[in-house]
Amino acid sequence: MPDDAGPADARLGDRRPAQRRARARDVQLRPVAGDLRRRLGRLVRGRLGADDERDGLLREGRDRPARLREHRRRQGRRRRQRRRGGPLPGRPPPPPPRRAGRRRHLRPRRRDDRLQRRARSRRPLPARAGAVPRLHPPRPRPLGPHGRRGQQPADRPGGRRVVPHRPHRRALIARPRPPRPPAPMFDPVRGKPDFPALEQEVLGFWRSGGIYRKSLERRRGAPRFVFYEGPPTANGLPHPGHCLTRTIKDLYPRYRTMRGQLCERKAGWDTHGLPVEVEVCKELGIHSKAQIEAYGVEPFIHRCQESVWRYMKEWETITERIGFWIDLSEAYVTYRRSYVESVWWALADLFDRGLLYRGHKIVWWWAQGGTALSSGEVGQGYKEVADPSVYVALPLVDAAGRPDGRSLVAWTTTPWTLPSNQFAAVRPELEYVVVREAGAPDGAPQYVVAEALAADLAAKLKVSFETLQTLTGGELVGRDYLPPFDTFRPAGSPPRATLAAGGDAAPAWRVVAADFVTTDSGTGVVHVAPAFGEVDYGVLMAEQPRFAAGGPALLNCVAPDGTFTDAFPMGSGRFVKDCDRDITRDLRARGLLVHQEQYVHDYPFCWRADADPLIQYPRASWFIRTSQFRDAMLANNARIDWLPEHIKDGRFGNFLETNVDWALSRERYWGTPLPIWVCEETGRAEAVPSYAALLAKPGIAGTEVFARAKEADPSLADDLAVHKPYIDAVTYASPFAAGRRMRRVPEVIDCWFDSGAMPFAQWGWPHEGRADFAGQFPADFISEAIDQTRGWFYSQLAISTLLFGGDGPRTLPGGVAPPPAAWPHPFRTCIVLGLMLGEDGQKMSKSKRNYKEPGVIFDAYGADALRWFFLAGQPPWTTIRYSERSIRESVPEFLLRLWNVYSFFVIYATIDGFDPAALLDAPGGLDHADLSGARGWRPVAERCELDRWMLAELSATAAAVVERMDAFDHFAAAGRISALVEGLSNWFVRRSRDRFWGPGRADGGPDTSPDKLDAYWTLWETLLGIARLAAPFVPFVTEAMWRNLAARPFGAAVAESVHLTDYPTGDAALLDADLVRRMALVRDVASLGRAARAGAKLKVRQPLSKVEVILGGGVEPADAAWLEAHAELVCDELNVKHFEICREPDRYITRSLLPDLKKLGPKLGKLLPQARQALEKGDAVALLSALERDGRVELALPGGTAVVEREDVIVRTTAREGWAAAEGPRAVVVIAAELTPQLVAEGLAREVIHAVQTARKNLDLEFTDRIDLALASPSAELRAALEEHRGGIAAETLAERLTILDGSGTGETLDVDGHPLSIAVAVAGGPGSRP
RNA sequence: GCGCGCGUAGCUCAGUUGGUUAGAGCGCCACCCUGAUAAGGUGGAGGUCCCAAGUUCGAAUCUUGGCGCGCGCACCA
Repeated sequence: MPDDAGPADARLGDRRPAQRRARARDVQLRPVAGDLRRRLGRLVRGRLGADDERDGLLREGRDRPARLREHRRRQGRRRRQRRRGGPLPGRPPPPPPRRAGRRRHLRPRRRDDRLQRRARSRRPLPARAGAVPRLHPPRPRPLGPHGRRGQQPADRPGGRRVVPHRPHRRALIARPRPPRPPAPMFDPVRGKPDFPALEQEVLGFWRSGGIYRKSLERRRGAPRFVFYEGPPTANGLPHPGHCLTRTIKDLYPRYRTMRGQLCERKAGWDTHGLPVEVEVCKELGIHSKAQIEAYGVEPFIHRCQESVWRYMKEWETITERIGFWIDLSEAYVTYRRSYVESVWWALADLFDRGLLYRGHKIVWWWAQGGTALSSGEVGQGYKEVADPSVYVALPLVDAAGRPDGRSLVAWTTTPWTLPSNQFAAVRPELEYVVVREAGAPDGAPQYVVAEALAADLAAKLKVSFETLQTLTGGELVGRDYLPPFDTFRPAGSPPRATLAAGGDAAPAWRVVAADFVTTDSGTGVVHVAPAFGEVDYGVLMAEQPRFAAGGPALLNCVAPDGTFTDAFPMGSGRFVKDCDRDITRDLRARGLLVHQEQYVHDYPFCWRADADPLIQYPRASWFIRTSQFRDAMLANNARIDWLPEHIKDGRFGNFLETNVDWALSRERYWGTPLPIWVCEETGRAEAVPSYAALLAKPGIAGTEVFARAKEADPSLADDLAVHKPYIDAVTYASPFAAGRRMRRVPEVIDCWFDSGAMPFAQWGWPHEGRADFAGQFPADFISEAIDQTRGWFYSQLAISTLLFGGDGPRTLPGGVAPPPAAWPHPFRTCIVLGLMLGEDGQKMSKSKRNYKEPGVIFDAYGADALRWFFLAGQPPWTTIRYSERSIRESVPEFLLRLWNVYSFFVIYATIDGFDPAALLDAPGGLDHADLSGARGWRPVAERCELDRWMLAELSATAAAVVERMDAFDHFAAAGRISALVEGLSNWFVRRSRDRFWGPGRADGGPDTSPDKLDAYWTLWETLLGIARLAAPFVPFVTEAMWRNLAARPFGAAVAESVHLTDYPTGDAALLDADLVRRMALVRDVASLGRAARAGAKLKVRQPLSKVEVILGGGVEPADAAWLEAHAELVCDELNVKHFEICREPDRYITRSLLPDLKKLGPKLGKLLPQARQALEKGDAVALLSALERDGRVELALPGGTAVVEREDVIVRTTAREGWAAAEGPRAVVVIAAELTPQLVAEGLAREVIHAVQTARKNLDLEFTDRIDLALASPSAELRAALEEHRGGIAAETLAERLTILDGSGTGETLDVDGHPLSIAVAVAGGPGSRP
């Protein structure tokens, strides 16, 4: 996809860390440098040298230092009172035991402090320590007088310090009161967020404020974005997979709503089906249908209906908790009467159009239980068993029915199906042979088998065959044979039947052609018993239409209970599998058994009764002629936007290609009843489209059954009137036979039909809800996991195609207009989610306990964390490994980073009095243009570069995010948002620290610093922009930010919720591709510089004299000039004194020419390797100058002449050996590694400062505590360095007194770059603090 | 067995139409910062791109065949 944010490498998100690009060169330091290096000192950033502004800052007369001094004095006084004899300067540091003891003392004391403050604050302690911004209502919190410790903002309930020292310190500073009252304009934000608690507050706000409803109201009349909720089965607890789908399903509607569309979200529940019945059976402790009927269908159905709602509360909880905005109060429910009637209408329409018919289906049948099993159930019951494997002779007969001495040999592992044999199948194009045991007498049996398998058979028989004849399968087709048993064969001459095409043929025991015959195993001749195999049944279905009359009927001598009927006397009344032995024995006796052995394979057993083998068995079933609509469904599919794309032609397309008629009916109890009534006399049927239509039938009877039940139990749901058993009782007068009744067929339907009818049935259409349906069909967007391919995705597409595609519905009651048939429908875009695996990479399973309950994640990390993990962690269609660790680890990268910036802003804005509401009277939508009316607001063009850059990045990101989100690519969009936050945190805030800390206020008053105010406006605007951009992804934290940053200061003048704002699309006026690219360059250079330092083992604390950069050819001159103008920035980042663009790069680098393979490849072809070598080996400088002069050079190569133009080559610069350098694709950065004694001294001083600061920290000093500092070292060099930088050290460490002693000292000795140093720190002014 | 998808760093995953030095996050190691601090930042190490053959000037990328994993459909006479 095109990216308008500039070249890839200039983009914010593409800042590849230099470690990949940079190859730090080893530096050979000169002897003196090497010597120095060992004793390196470290120093602060170069600009903080002896004469720099930091020193200046501490001089009298400036605003901030003065306040600081005052503050420190007070602090010190208080400390002195509190402390009784700290460690003394010049004295030995306290011995370890005492120190440890003191530390132990310090921490508890802090807790005591907190408790006391809490007590003083007299505010109740909430159950959860939740110092989070309040969300509703925004009430100003009174703040006590300044300087009173107990009234600090830090004393939030919960006891954690919320605002660090600065506010307190500032409160102590003597300065004029700010013009505005001191109430904070923003609620304090704690550094360590408690996301779960925050989310609970947000949820409360959404609930009480009716925010979801308001978000819809706001878009009333706007173009719709239609979303369909694929109904989850409430019959079971929600698990992490549902959290994923609910996250995605929330994301896009939220996004589209912010973008200006109306997206109503109607929830739904799938309530019918076998799982519900199984659940109820479990409760009742029963299994079989017979047991259900014994229990009573009526009470059973009642239990099913109740069972559906058992987990509803959990579902609603998790739906709300994860932030899925959907209307649960008006959810559609598939068992509701209006829903059922919609389904009835669809079925009646199909029936009236001849698309619903009765046939047989071969199912996996549990004979003992008398029920069919779903494929899922079958899959659970496979066991490896040894079955008999028999090779049976089927004697071929001539036209007169006489055996001709040759026999087909067929193989089967289910001998019990042989009595129902109906055909023998061969593959027409296969070679078959007629064989006989070699050397056998003339009368010996002759077998017909596939040539490829003849040897196998011979081996089994332990004989060798001689081939008598070779023929194709095609020549065998049409031949008649004798079935292995006479079960269905009448005595006398073989039966014939008339073919539709003329002539006649045997309706059974005939060789047929079939392409499922393979030579993988067996004999190449397949025994076909249509009653006991789906493929076999297909043969029968193919044969039947060929006959005009008297065609083949289904032969079946097995009863539904799995026993042979009397049609097969040998096994009559016995379970079929128990008869295998007798059947085999009989075959052998009659000379038909060619061979017998054991065959080990997997065979399904009943998962509930694992001793019961399943058998395939034909059951009467109702079908929908979907296969007639195969092409229409494919055409519809072709128009759907599938994500990932391969679903369209892959899994889903393939499934449509091999479409077979939809077996609709189920011989169960809890489902939508099939609305077909059959005449008891004629067997003619009609379909009923609604309950009203049924009641209008002449001679209606039986409705009183439900009425009586309702009378007996008024709480009975009216919806049950259209369910079994009540609906079965309703009969009416047959229009086909006078005096006869119409009775409903007993079946219910596949619950997938329910879900697939959802686009119209959720509205009760066409009986009602016509406007709703007209406005919300088709869906713009749906999303479910890949396991719905043959489920909801198919059921929707099939039903919609059959009803609304092609010629459309014939009859719509009441003149209802059918929806337009233009494809795609019923959904335009479908995101197919990957499967979710548990912690161990295995399928999630409750029994394995390999996943954490969603609630655990919510309580520990929050819903935003889970959402962000799902949305930003990987493309949605990949398999997701759901683990607590991954979720936890995804938090710091984005949520925490964003939170830190947010909290940074609030802390400093509070200190500096930045209050947007005080400066801006008409906030409007708080878009960039709306801010221009604010006092002290400067147009971006007048602000500093960093602000311009930040706002340019914000706009570019917004534009890119919108572009990605409109393409349903939230993964990429999330990446952009994450990169923006990275840039905000690691560049804008970091580079702006001094601006926020600098003198002046940001309250618009007389003390206001314009630059500081700019920084606040920029950061505030950026944070609000990010809150809006990220709102659909992480709706909670963004809401908290909006509430605090916008709604709190502005109150009702702005949107109360971030979800009631418009989504940012980027402000073209703010885009600045040049600046974005250049800032990326400077960050690159800084990064390379650090890599060069690291390569030379020169830490950043060691100041260096110079850094030079050699820019690559791809860098535009204007960019180079810009970079040069930013020398100070680079120096600051890299702690060097000077930065320049190298004037004589050849000192540091070598140039080489690389062919641009992408351009040269197609041009040169086979010459390329030679040209490449010539370019790389040749004199790069000469070649380059020739290229630049002439625009082209001709290379004479062994294979011919290659013309190379300037654009065909890339100049690569490589750092020469011996320099501290790092090279990236756009620049080489060289560090001056030589160290002067001055630099080393500076570095040493900095190192000592660091050591002292560490000591301060170890002593738990307030950072404002002044100290007495004693440093002792036997090293003259170190002492000299310390003396030289005495002022800097004292200033940095807040040392009132600094003593530098010769000798080893008596305390702990540190090693400062090879110099021993002992440090003694004591709080200044304490007892005995004088040395 | 058939179909679909997937095998890239210790882990989880990106990698656009084949192109020069294959990337990210986490983890690890080192460093920096110490006024976002129970935080934060930077750098580094780490890869036979599952294997093999082929196409091509050039393959992580395309083709074929293996091997392994996941899912779906069948379970095979």
